[in-house]
This record gives sequence, structure tokens and C-alpha cells, in this order.
Amino acid sequence: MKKKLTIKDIAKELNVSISTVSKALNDSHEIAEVTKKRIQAYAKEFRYKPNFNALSLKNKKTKTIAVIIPNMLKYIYAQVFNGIEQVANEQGYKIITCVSNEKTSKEKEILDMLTNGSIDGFIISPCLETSINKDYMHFQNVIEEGYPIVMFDRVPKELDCDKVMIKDHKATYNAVEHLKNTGCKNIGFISTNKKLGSTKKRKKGYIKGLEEFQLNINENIMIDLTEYHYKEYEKIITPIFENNHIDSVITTNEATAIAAQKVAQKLGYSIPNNFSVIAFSNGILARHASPQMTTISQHGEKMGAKAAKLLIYRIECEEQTPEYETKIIKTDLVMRNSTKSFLKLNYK
Amino acid sequence: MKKKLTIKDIAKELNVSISTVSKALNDSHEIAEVTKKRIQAYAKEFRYKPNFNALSLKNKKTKTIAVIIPNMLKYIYAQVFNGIEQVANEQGYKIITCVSNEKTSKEKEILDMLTNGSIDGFIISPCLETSINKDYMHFQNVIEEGYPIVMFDRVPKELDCDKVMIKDHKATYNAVEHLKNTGCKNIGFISTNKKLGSTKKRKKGYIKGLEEFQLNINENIMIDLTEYHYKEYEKIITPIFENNHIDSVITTNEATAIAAQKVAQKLGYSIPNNFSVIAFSNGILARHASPQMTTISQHGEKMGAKAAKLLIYRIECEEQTPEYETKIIKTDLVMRNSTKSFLKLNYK
DNA sequence: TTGAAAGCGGTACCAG
DNA sequence: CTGGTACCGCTTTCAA
Repeated sequence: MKKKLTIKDIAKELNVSISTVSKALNDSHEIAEVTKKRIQAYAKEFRYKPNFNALSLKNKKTKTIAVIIPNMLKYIYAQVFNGIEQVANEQGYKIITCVSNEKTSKEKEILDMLTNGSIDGFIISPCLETSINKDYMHFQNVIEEGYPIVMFDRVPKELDCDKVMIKDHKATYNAVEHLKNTGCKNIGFISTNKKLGSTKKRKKGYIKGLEEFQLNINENIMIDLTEYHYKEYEKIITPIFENNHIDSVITTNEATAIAAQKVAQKLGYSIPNNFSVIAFSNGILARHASPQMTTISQHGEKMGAKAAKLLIYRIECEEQTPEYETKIIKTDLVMRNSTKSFLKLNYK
Repeated sequence: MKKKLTIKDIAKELNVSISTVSKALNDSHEIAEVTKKRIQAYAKEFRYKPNFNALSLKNKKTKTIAVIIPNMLKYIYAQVFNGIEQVANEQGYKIITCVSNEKTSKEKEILDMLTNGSIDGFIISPCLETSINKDYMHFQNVIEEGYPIVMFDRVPKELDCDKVMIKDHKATYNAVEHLKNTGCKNIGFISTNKKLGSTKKRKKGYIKGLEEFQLNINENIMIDLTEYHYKEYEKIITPIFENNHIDSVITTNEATAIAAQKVAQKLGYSIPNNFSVIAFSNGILARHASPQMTTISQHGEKMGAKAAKLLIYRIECEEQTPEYETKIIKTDLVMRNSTKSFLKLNYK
């Protein structure tokens, strides 16, 4: 690496002191205009840049935030990352991105590695293992060390920190409502991680919807695919669809929805005429499926942006420590062609 | 932020000097076993961690690498990121991830922001704008400042640095060969960025294949969709398919392949019986399409891993500056159900 | 208006 | 075997 220009070099070159250079570059009023101009011009000409580590050491601030996500290959996390990146960028923050790969041990390593002054705060979605075991001590420790954390997506209610989440409950409830409004009567539910808090909430919202709209409640058509690989989904689903006069499903992710759609089609249903599908999703799969799929969008980018704003606010508020906030990102039902359209006029 | 434990604190607490503590913690042989044990025990108990910025300032090494990609929402880049992340993690490196959003100006800002001692080197895939205009000065400048760069994916041959790339030419050539082997005679080609170097190479490989296998060469069935949004793909493709007895296509990305597949099906073709599709892809779209799609896999994770290894090697080689390397990642034809199967036995 | 010096948290050389 | 000190690059207080 070529030696970089430092304040010292400039001072020597221009026959002034180090502190004069420093002040001139920070546009201090203590320095005479001429001197300032001379120094600034020199700095500009030779592309002086203050050293990042020296500044961070001095300020105890790095203008860097850490993002810990379970898996970058999941579209929702890539979206959240994007949202964070945009806000961080606007505010002059860098992002250190780490992937926990759904392992608690990796999560701990990452926290350990970064709580040494590398970063000013964390944005985290806890991994599956952590969420299921409710094993949050490592987060708690970091919070106690004084690092700000914003949790998103899978948010532990046990932790005291800023949070960004969606209303899972409401999302499935609304989906049930839409299906009922478009004439569905026997709505199935497919999940892939029954132990996850969000899955439980989604199922609750679904059941509440069934109850409230007086629809059929049938345990047999609530399917959990936790233990299966996506290649087996169709095999598992097929007999259940065959034996239960299902006319629609809500699924907690895209891949299962695609499988459900294929199974329904193979069984001779026509989507959306006599079979409807709604999936939690943010992805490309839904947009490119045939027919294109009606989805519950979680607005990953918004979540990310909101999380970043919360974190940066907290970092920059210094010692004032405002109350912890929990922001709710609204989900939307994105109407495509796997459900019938419902025009309110019909009901007037 | 709570005050963190420093070497100074430990020294004071244990009534030894700062240098003794430093040496003890680095397990220096200069220090008596007893003293070492005492100091190390204390450090462990109170979770001492050396300050990142102090170390980086001293060593002029940050154990951090910057990754600049055009867009995290593209699966291939998320894969590359994953590959980088894994290797970096093993080697104790952190990653600062930046997104250029396909804008040269953003790329410049990022380079400017990070060339201040924040990081030890770059892994970059230049954005579209940069690639098309061959506007590489900003990279050149950074290289001249002494920062190691590894370029991947869209690699400028004008730049002198380490590179990781695929053989675009060979990839399409092989695809043509496979199609010919499975009986296709009239192979179309669909691209989305005709100005991009890789697209040109892919087209060349395709044409070379056609020539060598004595297949029909027809400009009308080489389609470029640069100017269209994906929603319009089907509209553009349909008349071309209708008027040209096409029996197969090779496409440079997934979304166009899906569109082609849908159009072919609407026109009454049966895939793969009388219509075949091969797409450049790494994504989920191909795996979940109906039928599942035969693809040219670019092995994003391998590219990332290789790039990270190259970069870290160069960073740690210090002043020895080994010759720049260009690594080729082999593409694979992943056989699925959008092409007929070709068993060599048939030809014996 | 300018400069000397201390300090941020470490490492490493050299003296004792 | 232990400690003093300079230094990494910058900011900031205080003295001149």
C-alpha cells in the first residue's frame, strides 16, 4: 500500500504546525483565511483524506453499522438489506454485513467479533435456532455493554430494544377475509416452521379469521412442512388436497405456495376459478408463477429502511437514550391472479 | 456506550505496566508465566477485547474487505456475496458491503468513501453504466493508490488486477451443442443487455456453435430486450416465435427464459417435446418453473469464494506482489426438464 | 492566529 | 522479566 498523505506531511510541506493544519481542514475560525485557503488548496490538490481509524479511535464512533441476517439468499433479507443500505448511505454510514446461517453459534461469534469498537450498533434478525430456543443471552449481553440494537422480522419480545416488525396475525386474518369475500369456504393453511413465533401468530390470525367469518375449521388442512425438503412438498400436499375438498390455501412462504399451486393444477383445479392461493412472499417466484400469485407482501425494503433510521437516530442521540420504540410495518395484500377479484360494488 | 476495559485499566488494576499487559496478552515469552497467567485470567474474567481502531491504526491493516456489487436483489450477486462471506469469515475478515445500483457515480462515491484506511482491499463487479462506457478511471486510480482489487463477473480487460470470470463464450457454445444433440435445429437467442461484454461473448459463442454444428443462422431469432420491462417480454417475443419455426431458445437470464417458456406454451408447444429452453441462471425461478428449467449455472458462490481467496492472498502477501491472476470459473449445464435428455449411449 | 502537548488504545523497541 | 517511551493519525485544550 502506498503511503498516504497525512496531516503531518502537509504541516511539514507548508511549514505550519500539525494543529494548524487540522484546524484549517476543519474550517476553524481560529485560523487566518489565507492560511486556511493555502492548506485547503494543498489538501485538495493532493487528495488528502483523514484516516478512518485515527478518527474512529479519537471519536469512539465509526459511522459503521453491523447487519446480521440469517441468510442473504432469501429474497426478504436481500430486500431488508437494500432498505438498510439506502438509508445508511444517505446518512454517511457504512454497513458490515454478516450472515448467521441460521446458527446461534455463528451469531455469537459475530457479536463477539464486532463488539470491539468496529461498529456503532446492530440491526439483527435472529436466526431460527435462536428464535426457537429463545436463547437471547448473547443479545442481552451486547445491549448491556451499551451497543444499540434494532431487531427486525423475528423479534424477541423478551428483549428490551428498538424493534421493527409486521403484524403477522392481521396479515393472515386479512387474507382469510379476502378469500371469503371471493367465495372460498374451505381454506387450508401451509407453514414451514411451526415453532417460529411468526408462524404461530400467522396461524392464529388464520384461525381467528375462520371463526369470525364462520368458515370451516379443520385441523387436517393445516399442514406443516418443517421436516421436508421442498422437493417433497408436492408429495405431502397431494393426498391432503385430494381428501379434503379444499378450495384455497394460505401459505407462509413462496415455495410452498408454488407447490400448492402445482398440486391443485394437477388435481384438475383451475386457479383462480375454483381454487385460490395466497402466499407470504416478497419474491420473484410469485411474480413469475403461472398464474401470477396473490401475495402478502412484507415490504422488506421498508422494514430495512425503518430499522436503519431507528438505529442511526439512537446512535446519534448519544446519552439521551430515548424510549425504545416498536415500529409496525403494514403488510399488503398484493392482488394478482391466483385469487378471484373482489369488487366492493358487488356488495352494494 | 459503556466505557470499555483497556490495557491501561488492567495495568493499573494489577499494578504492572502497560507494556507488560500488552505482552502478556500476546503471550510473549518475555513475560514470566505467573504474571502472564494473572493478567490473562483478569482479561478473560472481565472480557477484555483489544480495540479494533487502535489495532488498525497501528497495523495499517483492518482485516476488512469491501464488496461492491450492482444490486443485491439479483440472485447471482447474493450468491457471490455468500461465497465471499464464507471465505472471509474463515480467514477472520469482515465485509463492508456496498451497492452501486448500476450507477457509475455511486461507484465513485463508494470508492472515495472507503479509500481512507477503512478497508484492506476491494472485490468489485462494475456496474452496467461503467461497463458499457468502459469508464474505468476510478478503478485505475484506486489501484494506483495501492489498494488491491479483485474484479468479478463483468471484468474489464483494460484493468490490471486479479480477476474472476466465467467463459461466456464456451457456455453458450455448449448450450448449442446440447440442443443440437437433443434434436433442435432452429435455436433462438434472447439477451437483455446487448452492449455488455458478456452478452457479446455469449452471442459469439452461440453463433460459433450454430456454425460449427451447421445449424440455421437467422438474425431474426436473435432478440435483444434491453429496452423493455419484463412485463412486456411476452408481447415482444410472441410474434417472433410465431413467424420463425423456432424449436428452442437460449436466453441470457432467467426472467426472459420464463417469458419464452410461457410464450411457447401459449403457442401450443410442449416443452421439452417440441420446444427447448436453456437459460443463464442461478436462481430459484428456474428451479420452480414448470417445467423446471435447464440452466447454465455460473456458480456464484464459487466465484465469490475464489475472489475472496485471491484478495486475501494478495493482502497478506504484503510487498511481494505476485503476478495478477485471472481465474476462470467453469459454467455447468444443469439438466432439468426444459430440454430433452441426451444419452450418449444413443450414439454408440 | 498559531503551536505544543496530551490523549484515543494499542504495539514494540530499548533500557534496566 | 519488566517498564518507559515513541508512534500510528487525528483532535482539542491551553499557552504563547
